[in-house]
Amino acid sequence: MHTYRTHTCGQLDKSHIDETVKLSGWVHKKRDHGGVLFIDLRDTYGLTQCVVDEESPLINEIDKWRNESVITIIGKVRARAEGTDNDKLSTGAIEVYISEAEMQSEADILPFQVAEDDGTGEDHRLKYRYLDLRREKMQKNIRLRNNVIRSIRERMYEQDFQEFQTPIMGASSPEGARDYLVPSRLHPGKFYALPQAPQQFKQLLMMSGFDKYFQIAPCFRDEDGRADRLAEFYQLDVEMSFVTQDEVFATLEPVLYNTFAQFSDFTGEKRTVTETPFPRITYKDAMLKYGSDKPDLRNPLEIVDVTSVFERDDVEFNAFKNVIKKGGVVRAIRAPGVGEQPRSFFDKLNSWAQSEGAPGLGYIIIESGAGKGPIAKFVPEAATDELKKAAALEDGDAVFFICDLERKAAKMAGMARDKICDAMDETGIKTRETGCYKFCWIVDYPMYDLDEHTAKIDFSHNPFSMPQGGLKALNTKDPLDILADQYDCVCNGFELASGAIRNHKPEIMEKAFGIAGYSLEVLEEKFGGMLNAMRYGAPPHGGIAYGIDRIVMILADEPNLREIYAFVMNGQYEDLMMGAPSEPNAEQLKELHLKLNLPKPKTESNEEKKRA
RNA sequence: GCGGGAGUAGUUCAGCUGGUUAGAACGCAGCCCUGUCACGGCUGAGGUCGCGGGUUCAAAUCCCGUCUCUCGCGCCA
Repeated sequence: MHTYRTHTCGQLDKSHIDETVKLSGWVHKKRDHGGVLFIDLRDTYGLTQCVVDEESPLINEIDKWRNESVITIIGKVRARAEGTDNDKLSTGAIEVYISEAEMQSEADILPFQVAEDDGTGEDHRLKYRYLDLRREKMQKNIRLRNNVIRSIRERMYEQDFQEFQTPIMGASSPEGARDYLVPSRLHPGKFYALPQAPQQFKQLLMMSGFDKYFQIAPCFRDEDGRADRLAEFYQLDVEMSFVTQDEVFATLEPVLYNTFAQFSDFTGEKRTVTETPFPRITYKDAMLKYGSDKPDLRNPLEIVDVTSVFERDDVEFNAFKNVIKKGGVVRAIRAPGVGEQPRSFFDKLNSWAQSEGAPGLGYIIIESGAGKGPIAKFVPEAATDELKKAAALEDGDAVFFICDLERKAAKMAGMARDKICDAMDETGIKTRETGCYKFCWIVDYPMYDLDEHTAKIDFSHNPFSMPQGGLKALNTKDPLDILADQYDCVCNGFELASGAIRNHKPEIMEKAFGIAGYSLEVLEEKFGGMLNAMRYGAPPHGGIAYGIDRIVMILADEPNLREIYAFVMNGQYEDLMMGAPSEPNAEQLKELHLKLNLPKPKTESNEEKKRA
């Protein structure tokens, strides 16, 4: 007989009755009835009920074994007593009558219960992650992660992509986030940067002639966290030679569609996935209609521009008119069928808008063809008719207004669109679609935009993107009017991927960076390796990078990324289990030629608490 | 850096219009129980109410400060 087990804890059924088996696993739960003791033995494959009764001398010993101890038992498989089958377990028709039992590793008193998901605080879960990971939900999530990555990898291989590894310690890459730096012992005062993405390497692989690259690549960005953002994360990084934007989409759409379709019932509810080809929305349209470049298309509400209505001479709403005079716009969101809602429905939305720094969220209700509500009196019949036409308003609808300078108005309207949708759902008017993964491409990003604070022209996205119209566009057009072959892939309001057709011509790169204020010297210093490579025959190429973690998070229907990583840092980017980051010792600092210049601590308690 | 929420037993929470000894569930220790699978029953241990200060005869509760976690903004694709 095997030292530890003949079967797993999820394996036994009626076909094994009368066999003597050996099982190893964790004591999941015990139920002690005095004369009979049940033990649920658990491993990653399932639970098996093991029994011992007072006829056995083992009962007193086993009864003392604490939950989460690791044990090995030998026993005979038998059918459960009539009427005591457990349909919830795959092994629910049988039990194992224990004849021998061995303690492998005793568990201390637990900091929290493993067998039940009692909402234990995240800091505890992360500190004792190995216990947290034993729980059913985490076991499932991590398995999903594994399966998703495997599925994606196989789909990429099917399309003849080669998988690469690229350096972790390298030079700064062109993404705009802060780098994590690693000091060099051999080169005093110099640092490696951890990759924000393998951007330059994958482009260089194209220039090396590999044609189709992919990697499940670790990426590092030193910016504050969010529920869907971590310091380190993984991307499905892809690059292809001699392709157009259409070909990149056609390559990745089936990978995403099939992967999502494959795992779309993970939560127990089968969800639909947008059929390919995914709809394409230009950046400009997205900002107008959804107020965001990552629109949640499950929300059917759309934004329209109604500036012209409020510009009319017969409309006397100066609160808007004055903003329009300063170059502002008015955006409207139709909320169908909310005309009957109580005043509190509108007041709540209004105070939400104020909490976001807007003066308010004006609205008009359409009743019997006419406008109603606090600002309706400023909008006469003819103007109301124009408004109805612009926003497709019908009796019983309300329309909400946002008025501000364009960029702010678009963003605010985007948030209001979401908030109104939620408010409608809350009142029982089902608005947001459920049970679906709604994909789209956002295309035609501007190559440049104006930095809000410095008013300088800067790259709006990836600086290596190909400007539409090439060098000619750079030479002749207003930089702010130039679009790039740059695209994002969006699902349910999450930006899943970002990519571009790259610029492969050194003269375009020089010009493009010049417009953004980078001199040739700076360009050579920062990206000289790649610029040089372009001078020796670079193929046209393009690619994309998907956030693997976000994909898994959405499929698992989890609210944050920490639920789909085995080991992960908290919101402050600390590893509570392993104690990272930690202070280097004096010897390490000396070897690295570093001296610390620390800010004064506000109080002592923080560090002391951490040490405790 | 800014804003919202949270911090009470090992864990999850209640208590918060100030007023006996701060409660419950799970867990833990002991006892009882032969068919449970959220087993059940009895007994018990376990608390600097995040920390510091203030108001008061009296503070978990009110006020001020501070720390930590979390969500969001800024930042970042």
